[in-house]
Amino acid sequence: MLQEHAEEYLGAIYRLRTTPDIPVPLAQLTEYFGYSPVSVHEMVKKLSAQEWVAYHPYQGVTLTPTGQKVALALLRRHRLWERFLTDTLHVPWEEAHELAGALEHAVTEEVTERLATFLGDPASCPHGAPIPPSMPSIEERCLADLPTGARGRITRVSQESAALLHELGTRGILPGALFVIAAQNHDEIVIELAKHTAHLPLKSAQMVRVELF
Amino acid sequence: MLQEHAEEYLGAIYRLRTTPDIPVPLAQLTEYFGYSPVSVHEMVKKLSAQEWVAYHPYQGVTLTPTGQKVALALLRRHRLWERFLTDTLHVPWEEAHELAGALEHAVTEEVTERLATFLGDPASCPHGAPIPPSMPSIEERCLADLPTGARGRITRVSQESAALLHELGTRGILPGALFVIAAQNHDEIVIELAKHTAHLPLKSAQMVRVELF
DNA sequence: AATAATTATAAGGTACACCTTATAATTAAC
DNA sequence: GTTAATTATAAGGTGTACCTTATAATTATT
Repeated sequence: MLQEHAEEYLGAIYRLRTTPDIPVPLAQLTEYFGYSPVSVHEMVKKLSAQEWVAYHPYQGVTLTPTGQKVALALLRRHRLWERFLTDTLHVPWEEAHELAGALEHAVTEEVTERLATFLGDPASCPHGAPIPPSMPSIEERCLADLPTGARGRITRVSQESAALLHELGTRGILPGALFVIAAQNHDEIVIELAKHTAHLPLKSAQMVRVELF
Repeated sequence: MLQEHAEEYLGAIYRLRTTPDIPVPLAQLTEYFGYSPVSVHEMVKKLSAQEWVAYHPYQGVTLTPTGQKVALALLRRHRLWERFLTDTLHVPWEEAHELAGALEHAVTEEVTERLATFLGDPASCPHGAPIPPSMPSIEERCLADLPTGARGRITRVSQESAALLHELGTRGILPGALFVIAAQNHDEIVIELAKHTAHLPLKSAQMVRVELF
């Protein structure tokens, strides 16, 4: 997808900017990446089309709120991996930055948060840079982790075992379905759907991703 | 590069084969990946050109020794990450496989070995599949056997006597350290490290493995 | 041996992120 | 205000890994 490279750009813009509202000139991005001005300009147009950056000709780019969120999430992943590499694996800290650059694209938000918990929610990376806080993404959450009363829409099922899909299907839990969490305990979750109420084992609910409203 | 996708193919061939010398039909790869027969054929030709597989028309592909090594290294990374995800981050084991699929391409051999050590050198993945042992890369050389001027990085110490580790540690000879061979004679080797120069008995140097640049 | 099914290969196409060269538009400097 | 420098954009090209359609070669079945 567009995602990985786009994220790198957003991260770079975030790092390069001094004040949120002062545009970062494309020349700085050109230098940062070592790409040609034309390539940078092309990419900026794509980012702009996605509304991740605002492009001000002859001035530069600023991050939109969405773009900033993506950049912060990337920085968070990067710096958590740096901590993991140095603290847990004892990788020399000079190497951690580069190695984290590869890992930061290889994990989901969920794994990132688990990693943060494992590391004890560190506040900064080995080089001292602050780790941005986790942002309960407007995006995807896990059905199993929602409080009673939460409402949203099923987005996807993270694993495609036939048995699981059948279990979910018979209960009407399909991508697109609207829901409200009616109740939950340690092994079951009760959710209200458009036309009925369904009981679902927590284990199955862990495979279901939702978008909250 | 070619690397990432190529590795996936080699890994798939390794998984799909029953006996090392019986070729895996391309049709099986087509089904495994869900790609078109033409795409698979194209990729197989590339792998064959690299001598990672031997292609037997109308029969299938077998792994060359090199190809098998790449496949085993990939499997090792994959299964170590699965263990990390389930054991350390408590990711549900159904999700571990898919997530490990992304992480396995994001780490170097060195980080992989550090991860293995951290995990306690597990023998199998959460699903019970055996984790292939680490294979000393062809690149790995012995610090004692290098000519003057050779430069590289310390990878590991092949014997873990406390005295040896202490001797090396005080001289800054630790995994990850970059070095240049400054001089050597029949009983001593002089190596330049990042910030200083160290003299090391040849006998100790024989226990140190390095990766050349 | 003839036909059916598989497998191989050729030809042409898509998307992505990069590239270079060249020209046009704008801003900055004198 | 004219020139110089920067920035934008157009046009065309690269490599990788995928795609479809269509035809050729081989193997399997009857």
